[in-house]
Formats: sequence, C-alpha cells, structure tokens
Amino acid sequence: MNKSSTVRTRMAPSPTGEIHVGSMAMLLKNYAYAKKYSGKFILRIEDTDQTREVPGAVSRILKTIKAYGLTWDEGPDIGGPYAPYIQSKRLSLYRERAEQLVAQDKAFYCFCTREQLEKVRAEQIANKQQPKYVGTCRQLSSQEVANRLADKHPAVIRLKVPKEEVITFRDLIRGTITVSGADVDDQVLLKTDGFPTYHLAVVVDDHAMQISHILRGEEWISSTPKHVLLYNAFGWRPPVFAHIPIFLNPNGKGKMSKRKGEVSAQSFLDQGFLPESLLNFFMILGWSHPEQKEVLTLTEYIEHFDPADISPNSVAFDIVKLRWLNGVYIRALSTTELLERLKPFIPPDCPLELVKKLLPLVQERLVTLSDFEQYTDFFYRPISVDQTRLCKKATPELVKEQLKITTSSLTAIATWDEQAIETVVRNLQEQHNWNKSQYFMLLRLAVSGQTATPPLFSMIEVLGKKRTLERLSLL
RNA sequence: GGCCCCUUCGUCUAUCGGCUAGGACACUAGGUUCUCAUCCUAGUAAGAGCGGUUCGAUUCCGCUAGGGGUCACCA
Repeated sequence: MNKSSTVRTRMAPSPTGEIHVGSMAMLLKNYAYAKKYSGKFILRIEDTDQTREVPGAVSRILKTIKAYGLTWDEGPDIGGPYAPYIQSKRLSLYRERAEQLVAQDKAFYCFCTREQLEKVRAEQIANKQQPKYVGTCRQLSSQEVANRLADKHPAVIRLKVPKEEVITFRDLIRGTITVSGADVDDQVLLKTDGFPTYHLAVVVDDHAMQISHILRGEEWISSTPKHVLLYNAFGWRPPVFAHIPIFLNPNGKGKMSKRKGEVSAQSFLDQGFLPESLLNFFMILGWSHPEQKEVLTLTEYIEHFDPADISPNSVAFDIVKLRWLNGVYIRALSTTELLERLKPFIPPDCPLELVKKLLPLVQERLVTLSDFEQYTDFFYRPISVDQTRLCKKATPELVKEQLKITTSSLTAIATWDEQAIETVVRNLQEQHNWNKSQYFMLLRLAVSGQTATPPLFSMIEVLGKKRTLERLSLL
C-alpha cells in the first residue's frame, strides 16, 4: 500500500442502545485491518433516526469499546480531520447531495404520505406481490414538484433506480455480486424531517471521510446496490466491500437475537468474560490463523488477518468454546492481574485479605470471573452440611470418631500451615487405616459443605484454624 | 414468496484437482490425583443429494434440497 491509498476503515454504530457483540466483532476486523496497513480506524455515530435514539447511548458505546481494549484514531470524542463524526451534526451535507441528485434526475421528490404507502404495501402483500414503491411520484413534472414544495407539502427524496440497469460490485469475501435494478427499490434518501436515511448518509460520509474499505455485516449485501448506485451518481469511486458473515444463535438457528439471550457486547464483560478472550473468540469465528493457532494475541491477529480469508458462511456463536478460551486466558493471568480483573466480581462480604489467599486455589477452576463467588463463598459465609451425605460411605459411628480424632489432632497444631495439616491428616488416615477417599471427602464436606473444592490441605489452611475447628466440632 | 448469499465432523475450521480428509471446542475412555479443576494419552465423528467437466473430484460447473440475509421516511 502506498501513501496515496492509505487504508481507512470505520465502524459506525447507532445510538439506539448497547452495542451488539456482533458489532464488536465487526469493529475488531475494521480495527485490525487498519492497523495491519498502518491506516486509520474511524468511529462515527450514525444517529439519523431521531425516533430510536436512546439518551446516553453514545457514551456507553464508547465506554464498552474501550473496555474491550480497542481504540479509534478519529471519532466523535477526539475529532479528526473530517470532523464532525456524528451524523446529526452533518445534516446540511446530506441535503445538499440529495438535491444535487434531484437536479441530475438521479433522484426525485416524493409526496406520498405514509398512509398511502401503507395502503399500497398492504395491497401488494395481499396480492402476493413484492412490497415496493410503485413510482407514483417518479414522473412528476418539475412544475408540479415546485408547486407542492411551495405549498409546504411534506416531501422525501427518493433514489431513482434505473430499472433496466444491472448493478455489479465486488466483495472481498464472495467475489462479484450482481443484482438487477428491477429488484432494487426507490429508496428514500432524505426523510421528511430533513434527516438522511442510512443509505445516503453512509455513502456521503464514507466518501467524505475517505473510507477505503468497508467491512460490515452481510445483512448489508442487499442494500449495497443502492450504495453503488449512489457512488456512481456522484461520480465517486466506491470503497472495497467485504461483507462479513453474521453470528447465529448458539444452536446455529437464526440470527443471534435478544430473544435467545443477552447480545450486548457489555453483557459478556458483565458475565465475567475477559475482553481478550472475547476478542480472540471473534478472531477465530469464521477465520483461521495460517497455522491454525487458536489462542492469539491482537498483534498476531493483525499480522495475519486478511478479510479475503474469512469464510463466507454464517457462524454459530459457540458459547462453550468461548468459555474454554476464557478459562485459558484466566489461567494465564498473573496473580496480581487476576486480582485486578476480579475486583468487580468480588462479593462485598468477602474480606479483601482473604481474596489474595483464595486466588491460587481457584484460578485454574474459574471459567468466568463471576464463578469466583460460587467457588469460594463457603470460606467466609456460613455453610450447611448434608448429614446423609456425610455418612454416605461410612457408618455414623465411624464418622463421629473420625471427626472427633481429627479435631483434637488439628487443635494440637502449633503452626497452622498446609504442611502441618497434611502431615496430621495423613498420619491419622494411615494409623487408623481409614479409607482414604472416604475420609478425605468427609473432611472436605465437613469444612466446606461441598463435594468439589480446591485441594483439602491448602483449603483448610486458608479457612483458618478457628473456623476449621468450629466446623468440625459442630457436627 | 421475490431477490441475494452460503453448504467439510454436533460447533468453528484446514484442504486452494491426487485424501489413509488434518486441527480446535465439545463428547467418550484411560492416566495423574483426596474431590473438582488443570495437565497428559487415546477414541467416536464430516465434504447435503443428483448430474456433468476431468485420467482423477471435497476441491471446477449446473440443477435440486437445506440454511442464512433482505425486502421501512430502522440502522
């Protein structure tokens, strides 16, 4: 790549709520591609639908992206050479371009009311026809248009799609895609409220901001012909398109949707997934490293990523694999790092001093950060012990004796550490020739109330002498 | 339904005409072990169907089937 063809990619979320995991995955690809070629990654806010705007959404979106560890070179908060990066602040641009199109007879004013359009649509559906604009205002004389505009008739500007034309564009992932103009609707470009629709705004802004590559979800394939028509009408060279497959629900059925579970990028962080494992997961969904490496750093990804290598089919969002990756990342964390990451997930009633001792005990067991509480709460919260379980593998008499002897032996320990505890317990087991697994499990249950815990002796050490003896003697 | 896109193990993928079809997750079995987890070893499991092209098709082409997307003054 030479300097005159600098790679510039962008992600353009709408402030209609939380940013979707799929969008975050898309953002990663745009980010990586720009970085790979020392280009720029731009963040732009597409707030052209006033009715769907959610207050505070912009700042939450920015915050979430940062929480994933990704940044942008130009954007709404930091500006840049093509500012502003918020579409609602660029309105005059869109109107100007739309009017230019009308002047060129590539677009037209449409005065149809929503009611009229609704009615036509309903009829078309009833007659099993394609619901689309029928061209009512396509042939209005310029005099007629001028009169209606002068009368302040609400009007939109629609694209005048050449129905006989065949529209073709290249997609990095799928090759050439061809669509007949007859199948493309006369899309509204400028709404009655003066705001542009997505279709006008993206094209105008992507051109204005010198975007070189558009990596976006495949749900946009069917509207790309409209965009291509606009680029042509303006005499602009279209950017390179790559339509990335979208996420399907974990069962592989249907587009990943809210109805099947949380889908916001933030929610995965809140569930205790590490941003780096999420990013890694996005990397290997639908794409693979040349050596089939699955655990990758961002740097490695940037080095090898090429959108042309992305597999063209949609992918199931396999949470099981995400969980595996998250475990891998958690295990690789240093203790101090783990402590830092864990902070938001530590229950308020868990003493901070205890947490440090707990970390080595649970680190290799954690799948998500939020597992911490369930794996450790018995250390600092009262437990209940299932009596029948206690005597599952031995008679009540034997259990009673084992507990009694163990309690007194442990009481005698001067320096309460894992070593001393292990020596005492192992000696008792050997002296009395008790069944090892029965005896160890009994102690485990007695002090923790759980059957699955960290190793016995280190657990007892961390639990502390006082609490251990209390629990043993209570039974 | 129209249009567009897609089709290798359950899932994500490797293969770019020579395949005994490889890897990862998951699963199963075994090892380590005081339980769980980690770790190690092994195993089950796939190129949708039918036609072409070719000496040879998972790989190229067509049809069928299936899946996905899209058909707003939403993005």
